[in-house]
Amino acid sequence: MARGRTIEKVDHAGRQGRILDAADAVFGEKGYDAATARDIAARAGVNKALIFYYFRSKDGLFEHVLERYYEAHSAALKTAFATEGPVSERLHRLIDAYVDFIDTNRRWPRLVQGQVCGEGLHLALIARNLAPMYRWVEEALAEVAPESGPLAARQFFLTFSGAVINYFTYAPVLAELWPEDPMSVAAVAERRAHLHWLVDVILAALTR
Amino acid sequence: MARGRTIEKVDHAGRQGRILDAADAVFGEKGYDAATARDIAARAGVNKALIFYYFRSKDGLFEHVLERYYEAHSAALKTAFATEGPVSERLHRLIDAYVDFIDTNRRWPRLVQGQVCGEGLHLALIARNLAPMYRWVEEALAEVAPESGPLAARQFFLTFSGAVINYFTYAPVLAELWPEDPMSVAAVAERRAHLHWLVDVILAALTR
DNA sequence: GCCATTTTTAACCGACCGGTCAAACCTTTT
DNA sequence: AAAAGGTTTGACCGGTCGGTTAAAAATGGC
Repeated sequence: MARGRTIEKVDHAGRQGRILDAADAVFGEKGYDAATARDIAARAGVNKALIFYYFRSKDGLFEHVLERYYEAHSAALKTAFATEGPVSERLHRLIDAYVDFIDTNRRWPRLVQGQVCGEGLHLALIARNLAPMYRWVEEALAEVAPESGPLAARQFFLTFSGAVINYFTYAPVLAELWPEDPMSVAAVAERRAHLHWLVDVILAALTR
Repeated sequence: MARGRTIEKVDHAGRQGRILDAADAVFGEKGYDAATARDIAARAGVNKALIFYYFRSKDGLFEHVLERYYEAHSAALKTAFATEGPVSERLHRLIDAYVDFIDTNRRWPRLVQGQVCGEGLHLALIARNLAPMYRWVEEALAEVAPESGPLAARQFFLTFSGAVINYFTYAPVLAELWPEDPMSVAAVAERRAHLHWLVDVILAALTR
């Protein structure tokens, strides 16, 4: 039944890619434990055994999904941070890139947070994912923030990343508390504006 | 084998309470899906069937655990916010209470975040838990923040709660990036100081 | 000491899980 | 057209899960 090859012209990198896409969706919707290989195979339109043929195990499949995100994520942030400029501009770009990435990969924060809050088998992968952002924020704030104490760069890194990611992870809860949909284009734009304001206020206070 | 009743004098509210404690620990460590009734029963030193005798199902047990936290959480925050005073003081107290609560209930943020990021069967409970804090922040900022837009109280609520909770949920990851243990007394105190500074800076910017 | 009620237990159940395997299939090379 | 090698499949496996059940044990009132 390899008709897929000849009939469906665009095969999205073959069965392997379709399994990855399906795994991404199912893991993102149900979480690692609740997702089953049968679910993923069905969603990919593929025999279950094929999952274990291409990826050695459920865990191997999950790791591939995470790695795919990891590459896209670090690439997006790297280009956002590459160009030079004043500190405020660099931070604005970094935050914009972060918000953009989550906005276009809405399952990602749930995957990561779910991993951090669960058994955390892939903490090392998460750490590798976070490390570049951590270093960039540290680098950007090197001139204005002290090296240690409550105003050290690492504190602001946590504050910023928390302020960004929590908006999206809590969106389903916020939907029950807010008058409007927190995931709408307007709402996300408003959140973005809030974060920019926050960056400016903090920088102003630090440089004063 | 109900010797427990007669021998171990202090039974901590009987088997029921011991099951709750064990469930709290296991759910908090492994997450809802990975936790098993057998695990919980073993940890509580109790027959597995007893879990279903007292609580109707695994889900019912989990709900009881969440509700126990919910009561303690809202109680802690209510007293912290009860007394009057200037806005900054009220916010400081609220944040202190929040940090204190998480600091002494370290499994709680993982439980909640795991629920939000998973299938989210108990989103309503989480929303009820979050709602009071949401309203208090809104009330405290009513005088200084506009009713809508990027500087509305709800945005700051999210920023604060994210800045607090993310510190703890990401602690296991931070442990691999930081020179010191993010869960140490000194590190938590530093985080607290950072949050206080943040509140002051934001309030100053809003009232200017 | 006996009875009614509540707790507690061991054994068990069907469902479903991740993973395996040998056979069938398709494509390419010769 | 046949050999060869990568792909795909359905059937299957041992193990574990949440949950049930009938009976034993403990409890409290009389």
